[in-house]
Amino acid sequence: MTRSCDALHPAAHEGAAPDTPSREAATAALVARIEARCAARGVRMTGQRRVIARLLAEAEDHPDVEQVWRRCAEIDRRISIATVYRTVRLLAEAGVIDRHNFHDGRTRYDMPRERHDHLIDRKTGRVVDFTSEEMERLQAALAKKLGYRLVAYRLELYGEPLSSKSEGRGAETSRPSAPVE
Amino acid sequence: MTRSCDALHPAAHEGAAPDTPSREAATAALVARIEARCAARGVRMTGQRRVIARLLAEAEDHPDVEQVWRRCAEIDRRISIATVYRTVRLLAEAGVIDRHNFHDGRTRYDMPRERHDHLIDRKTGRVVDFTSEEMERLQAALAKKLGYRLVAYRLELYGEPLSSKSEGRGAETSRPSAPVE
DNA sequence: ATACATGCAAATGCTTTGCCTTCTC
DNA sequence: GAGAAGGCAAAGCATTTGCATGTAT
Repeated sequence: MTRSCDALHPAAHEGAAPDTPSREAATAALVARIEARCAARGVRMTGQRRVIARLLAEAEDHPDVEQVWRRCAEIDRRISIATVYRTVRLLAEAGVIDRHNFHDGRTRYDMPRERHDHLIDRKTGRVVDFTSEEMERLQAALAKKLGYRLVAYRLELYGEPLSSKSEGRGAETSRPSAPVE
Repeated sequence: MTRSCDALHPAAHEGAAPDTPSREAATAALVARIEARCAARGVRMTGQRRVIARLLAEAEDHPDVEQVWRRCAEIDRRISIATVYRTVRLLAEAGVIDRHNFHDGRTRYDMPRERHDHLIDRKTGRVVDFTSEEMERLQAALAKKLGYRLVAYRLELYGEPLSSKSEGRGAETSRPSAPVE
């Protein structure tokens, strides 16, 4: 069975996010959305799934399964990594979280609050989030020029630090979204 | 240590492609380029590497390692799959071939004749190749703004036909699809 | 000659699964 | 109480690697 459910960014902003709600409110909304979708699909909401969902909703980075598992352990030691794998896949297939492959050998996940693109540091593996209206405009323009209406896209930039930036060994992954331009 | 060495799309254009040579000539040029780079890096050119390089240069698709290996076997049965893995990685690190991850569980490679991006028709699955200097400029600029030098990137646009009509003419290069499998 | 390359098979590392227990609905 | 979900450990897969042997330079 094909299992691709990779994160394709919807091309246009959705009505969502009327204003900038508090962080907790946003998180709560995400969690609520998950529970709603699970309910809609007849998927049972268990303790472990709640923990995992909340963790993902609160995460600022793009954790891989092991990282999610470790964070889970801090809350409930009884959650096995197999469950994390199963749940994370479940959520990705439900379209609640995005699945990424940044070519570092593991699959990363994140529950995006707002659309953003990624720049991956080739040296450290760190992921920097960014948004660019110009990029969105250009993509739409290119698609139009080719006779299409842009529906979705995938964009990843891979770079090397310009200066000898921090050699952040070990832990990787990002920081909150930075509006560029 | 991270082991990413993915080619994806190299960020910058190189001198390459003066005119549109015959297919064999193009293939020969690619092979020559490989040999040149290997020589430049002090990498020995062996029989198995020649076979693998030629196969990749002739390939129209994005074969995974096993496919490359099978094709090799038709020419020289003695090539082991371990060698294919090693060679393919070597070439990717040398920037001679591109490495792709389509989330289907295996890594695919191809030796692009010219850099180009893809727009995928959501309706028909048709792939339209295109290039955009403005896009390249913008990507580089964004990376720079974030403190990075753009090394590679991945871009895919997904769209729906604007009208029922194909309307092939556009300012950008629009060409028949490439195998995406 | 002498590094480097290859074969083969064992070893990795991430992810999935079988099976039996536990818990939600 | 029935069937989904979880825990554990074994199984799978693609990919890498140790080592002895072959080979390009």
